[in-house]
Amino acid sequence: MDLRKWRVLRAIVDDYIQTAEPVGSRTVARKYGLEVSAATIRNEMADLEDMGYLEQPHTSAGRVPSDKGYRFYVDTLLCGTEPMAADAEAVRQVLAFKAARLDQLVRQAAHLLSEATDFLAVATQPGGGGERLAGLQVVPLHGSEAVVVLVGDDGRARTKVIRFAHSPSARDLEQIGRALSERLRGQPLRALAGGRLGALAAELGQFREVIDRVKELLAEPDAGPERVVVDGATNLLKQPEFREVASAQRVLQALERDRLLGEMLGLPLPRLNGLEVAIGREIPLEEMADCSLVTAVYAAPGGVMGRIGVLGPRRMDYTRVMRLVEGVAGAVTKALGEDTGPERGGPGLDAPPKRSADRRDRGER
Amino acid sequence: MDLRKWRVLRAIVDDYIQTAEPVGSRTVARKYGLEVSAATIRNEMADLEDMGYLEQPHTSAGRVPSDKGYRFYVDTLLCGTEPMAADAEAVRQVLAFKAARLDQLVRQAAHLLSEATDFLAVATQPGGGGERLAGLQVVPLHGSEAVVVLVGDDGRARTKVIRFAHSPSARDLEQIGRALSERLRGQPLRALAGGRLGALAAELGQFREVIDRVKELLAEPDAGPERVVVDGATNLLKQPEFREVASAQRVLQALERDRLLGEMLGLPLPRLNGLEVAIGREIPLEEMADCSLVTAVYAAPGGVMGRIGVLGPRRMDYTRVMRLVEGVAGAVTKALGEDTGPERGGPGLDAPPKRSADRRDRGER
DNA sequence: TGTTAGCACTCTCATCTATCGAGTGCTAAC
DNA sequence: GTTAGCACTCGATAGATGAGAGTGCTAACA
Repeated sequence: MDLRKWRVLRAIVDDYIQTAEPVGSRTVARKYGLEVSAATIRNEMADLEDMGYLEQPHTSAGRVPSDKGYRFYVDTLLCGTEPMAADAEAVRQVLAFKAARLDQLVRQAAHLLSEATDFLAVATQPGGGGERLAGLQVVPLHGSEAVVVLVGDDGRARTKVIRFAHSPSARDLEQIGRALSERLRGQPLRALAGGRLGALAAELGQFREVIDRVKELLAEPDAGPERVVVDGATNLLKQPEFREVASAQRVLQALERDRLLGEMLGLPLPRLNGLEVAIGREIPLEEMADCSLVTAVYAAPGGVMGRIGVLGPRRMDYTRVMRLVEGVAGAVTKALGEDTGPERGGPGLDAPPKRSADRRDRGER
Repeated sequence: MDLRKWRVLRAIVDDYIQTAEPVGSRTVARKYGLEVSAATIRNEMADLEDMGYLEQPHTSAGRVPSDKGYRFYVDTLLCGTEPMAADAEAVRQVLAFKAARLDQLVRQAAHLLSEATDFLAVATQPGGGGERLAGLQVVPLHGSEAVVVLVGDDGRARTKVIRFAHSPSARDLEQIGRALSERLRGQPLRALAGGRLGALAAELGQFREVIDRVKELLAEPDAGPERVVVDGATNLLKQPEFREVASAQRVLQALERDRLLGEMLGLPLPRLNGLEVAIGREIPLEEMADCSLVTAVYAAPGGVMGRIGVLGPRRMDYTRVMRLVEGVAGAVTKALGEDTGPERGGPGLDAPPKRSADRRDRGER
């Protein structure tokens, strides 16, 4: 790939991003400062197509970037640009939004992302049980019913209603809560689901009833607030690539059906820190072949919390979107860092996560 | 409106519901056992159009029911049919679903409704502060932070992270919680937001910091789990009336933007108990002119809890949908009644809410 | 007076055709 | 290696046409 091919590819991607129309040799020659004629461009384009960077919708139309073409564009074109430059507005708003609770902050950040990009914003919250138990109470309701409340150190609570065979006194319930609370505080919820609780059940036979219910509560997949946040789903309908309902429906339904996307976002991607771009079929969901997913991790001083980003048509302004996502994720991270207060100490993760340098050497497929 | 007109109107609505195509005089004469010729039907149809029950998309197409036509159909055609007859399956599933918590039950019911109808299901949860305080705790986190947890008698919890100027001891926090809990237990959360808390603040000066935060928490609009549940939004894209994105987008965006629909559902409709059908422009949202909304209230022994129903194209099988919605709402009510256990006493609301008899005499607009 | 048959008319929709234009690939000249 | 020219392809667009469905009206009929 020589320099001129590179410039042609870049011109085509840029133009296609802008117009959503296949771009021809003439346009490239005219609008982008290549100092050669259309015929020359044509030759280059034919080569680029052979190499797999371009595709032709039909014989006599212009060229369109392929997944590989976008990938190359994203990997090479953006290095060197200052990441946090523009789009300070959305970032500023995230920082200005004072939310003490992680889920509210993330929700707000996702909302801003979807507004700023006109795409669908998506984010994962930890909630997978990684948070630690801050407290456990058993609150009496009417009669023989009570509520078990697990409070995590992220400030969120999970609850479950339980019914006793007998009607225990409020004092009893309080004691149960206190006893369990003292013994389990500080444990990650996920760990509780496993052995720790079982051991306790043996030790404190009388509390078995409650302990069993707590186990059930922990086993419930979405016991906490929704783990995957989606915002601005209807934005996708604005995009020209989804002009016909069928295609839009496929994507939206895939998103609604399995929250598989969440699974994917949740996976700790091996060597990829920070900003991540998945283009077309790089997304492991057949229905998303025409989409791209741009995400970044956000973190609290304790470590990585989740991912936040946007899902849009494959033809998107990667420069802008990547900056925006990186900026917003960084702002969330920053907000989480500040929230813990200055006494926290340690370097933490206030700086936005570094962009991985080896993004390029992943498989093409 | 004589008997024959009535039968013609019914035939047209039935046929249009089934085919989604404007229906002509010939079809009516042939397929529906009217013993007159197409020409006669034509005359009747012209009359019905004059009276406002039918509309003509263009000069030489069949007729389509107007809002008024649907309204008449719904009001007259359905009286006498056994409401809970068919569609027992979805109802059975609601009853089989053992959810101790109201919000889970409602969510599940909405999901079943959307699956059964292929429309969008929508439901409101009380959460507007009507639930009573079952307990209040202040759970310490790290450093000077703590979580205020309000547990409602519906088994749900609201939380807010607060930060103290000083770092209070765990004992102090526990005491604060206990003190507030004892004084406020049993109060509706909505009432707390008003005077009751203010009075307490004066009485217990030292707790002012916490009390203020509790006030803030109560003021947050969606501090609890989402108040309006929506399920199966993409189902709408399946409907032929939303074949072009623009129309679908209008509706979905209206739904996403303002949760105004929730507002509307939340309004205690004056004399209308139980099942409620809003057709086309009867829905006070311009964007929903091509939709109909069928909802029913569900209740717990304590009283009405909310509404649940579906939003679909105006051309829907009202008989089936109304039965289904009524059945599911009834099942939810029943489940809520049983959940409280047999010791509850009193007649309660186990039976599904009665269908209002005076649905007909509302303005035509 | 209500009902029916017949008929001319209207309007949409699908199909077909011709045309236009953008864009390509190839060849030959520079 | 680059460029100009040219024939060719193919999709999109615009009319033209015909079929079909449905109506409204009129006149005949019970």
